[in-house]
Amino acid sequence: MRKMRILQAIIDDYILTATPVGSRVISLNPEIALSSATIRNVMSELEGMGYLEQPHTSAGRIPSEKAYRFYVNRIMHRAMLTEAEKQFIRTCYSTTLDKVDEVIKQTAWAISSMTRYTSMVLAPQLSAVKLKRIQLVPVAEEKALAVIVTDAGIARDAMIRIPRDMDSLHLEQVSHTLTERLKNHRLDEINALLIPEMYEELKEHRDFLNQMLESVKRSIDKGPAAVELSGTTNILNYPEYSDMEKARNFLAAVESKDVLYKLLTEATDLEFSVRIGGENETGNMKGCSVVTATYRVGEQPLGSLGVIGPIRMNYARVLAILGHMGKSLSEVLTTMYEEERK
Amino acid sequence: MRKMRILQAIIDDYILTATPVGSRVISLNPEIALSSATIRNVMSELEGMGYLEQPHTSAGRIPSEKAYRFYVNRIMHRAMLTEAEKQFIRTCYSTTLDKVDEVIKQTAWAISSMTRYTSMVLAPQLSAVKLKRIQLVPVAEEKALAVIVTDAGIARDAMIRIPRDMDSLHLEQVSHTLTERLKNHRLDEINALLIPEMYEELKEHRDFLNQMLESVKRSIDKGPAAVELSGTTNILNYPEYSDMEKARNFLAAVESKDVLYKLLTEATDLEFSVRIGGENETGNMKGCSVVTATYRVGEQPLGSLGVIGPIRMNYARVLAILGHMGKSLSEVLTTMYEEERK
DNA sequence: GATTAGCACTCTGTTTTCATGAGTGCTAAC
DNA sequence: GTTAGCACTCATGAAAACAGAGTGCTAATC
Repeated sequence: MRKMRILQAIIDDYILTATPVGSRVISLNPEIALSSATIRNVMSELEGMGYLEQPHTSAGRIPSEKAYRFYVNRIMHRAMLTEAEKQFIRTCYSTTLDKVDEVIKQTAWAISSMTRYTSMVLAPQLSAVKLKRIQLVPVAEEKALAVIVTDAGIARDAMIRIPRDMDSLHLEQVSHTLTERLKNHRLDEINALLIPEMYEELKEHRDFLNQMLESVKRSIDKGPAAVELSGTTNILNYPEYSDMEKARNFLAAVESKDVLYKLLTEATDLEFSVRIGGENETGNMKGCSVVTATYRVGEQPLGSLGVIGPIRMNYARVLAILGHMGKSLSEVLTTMYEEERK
Repeated sequence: MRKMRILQAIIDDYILTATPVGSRVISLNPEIALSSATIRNVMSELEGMGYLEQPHTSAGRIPSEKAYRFYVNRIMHRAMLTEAEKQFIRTCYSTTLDKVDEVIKQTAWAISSMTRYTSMVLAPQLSAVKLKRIQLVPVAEEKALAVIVTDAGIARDAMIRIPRDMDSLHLEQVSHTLTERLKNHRLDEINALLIPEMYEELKEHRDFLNQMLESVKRSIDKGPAAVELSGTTNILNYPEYSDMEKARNFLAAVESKDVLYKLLTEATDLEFSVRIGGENETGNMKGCSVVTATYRVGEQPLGSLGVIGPIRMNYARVLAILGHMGKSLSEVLTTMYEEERK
């Protein structure tokens, strides 16, 4: 259908140039091959249908948010990455990264440098992960190491203080009890389970049970601190943010990790999520678009990664990149955690 | 001396308003009580001496970098913090922060929100710290925990893989050998010491020695990754950066942690360092001023904290804040590390 | 001799005016 | 259904006019 192809041409051009596109440029497009007058008629119709807007009478047209939505849902075909880009991603993960945090950081960096937008990555959210085993190992006189093993590998190892009179046999026994009781429960249920049931039974150890709980809690709900951000200033390269006021607003919004955390956790049910301009309910993001994808560790979706950019974002390309990065990240993390699980 | 008082008044005003200051405003200052004409004469002299500059003939004067240098060295008197500000700092550290990284982050945040400039904090640099003890603790079938205890507390605990046939007695013995050999050496010497001497003696364990070395290495030279940054976008509130081009340059420079790392490590010999505009040799920082201070853990100076801002920075206030924060941070870290050392 | 009032002069930032040109909508011809 | 042609609109940029802040200098004053 012709209208659609013209709309696509307009969007493509606007994504590229950020200036209102007139009938002229479209008529020059060899794919279309119609005179500018015809284009003008079609444009007029498209405007009537709400897909185009005119900043003022004698300017070209710009796509409305509705147009982008239509574009994303119906017109756009998934872009492919070039071989060079795939190579780039591979080399990103080839340097030895031994901590999860580092992998996350690297991922954020890679996304922002490939897309030239602002990127964010949420570290694995362990609340839904199930506990497999708890082990307490004596280290020094009054110290022990609590190793908490989960479905997905080691969630956390923490140094805790123990009473002087507790020997390794005793520790072993406590480990056993805890494991039996908590096995196969989600980490975020542990708190609720422990308090009523076990405090009685193990009450003489209350002190370090508390320490352990504390430690588990911290490892599962790091909350907004689990968001890694990169390429914040990329946004300044886009003319829609050449206005200082807008730029500052954006940067301020992005500086608060709470907002980013919300953005990343809001849409984890789907593989991909695209929120265009006003579709964003969170934060001051009505002027931007947010695209996110989820990644997995093993089978479970444990986190997400995304991009914030101007509404005239190159959605096709961004989706391709996020898809690929998400897959790579899943692989890297899965093997990392498996490594630990041994 | 009158000239000096006038210079001070000019600087004070310029720091506040960022606009060239004319003879008028100074003459209205009750501390000075001279007519604008007189001020003009003095200003003319100060300009001749290189302390003032005129953007163009009919504008007021602005202080030169030489003037700021003079101001910092000779005129400025150390500001005092208000009771509210001290209180603020105290509450910053009152929420339980259990990891060093978190303390550093919190510190950076506090500095930037108090000064309204961009702040940076260098995490403790452990290369100069001396090793006290190495202990290997068996955890699982093929895993052990390496605890590396130093002068200043625990530097690092790392999970390493061990051969299946290594029992706890054997581990104990290796721990002992390592400790004896490496005790009281700086962490950054360990590499050099281990390789020639011990590889022979302990060659059957080469595999996990390597892992341990790797781990130690990573904990001491995190390098630029050890820099925590905060309040990057504060700079946008200052009119000298209302020019998009400059703002972008600044943000780009600050985004590379290498530059910040250099800035923070360049001047760790002194308690405080103030580098004004062109005095900065590093990065693209000739348009800014950088003020840093050092902090200690126990007795040793292990890191530094600082602020980047416009040249017309409120040096007195910044120095007061950095001084106070540095002291508080030293205390917090010292007790944290002591806690661990037990 | 230091200070000050007065005044002409300089230079910037702002507002006004005007011309240019890109782009449109409409009509009439193809 | 498509296109050429034309009158109309409006943003953008340059040039011109203006107001105001600040200076340097001179001459009067303390």
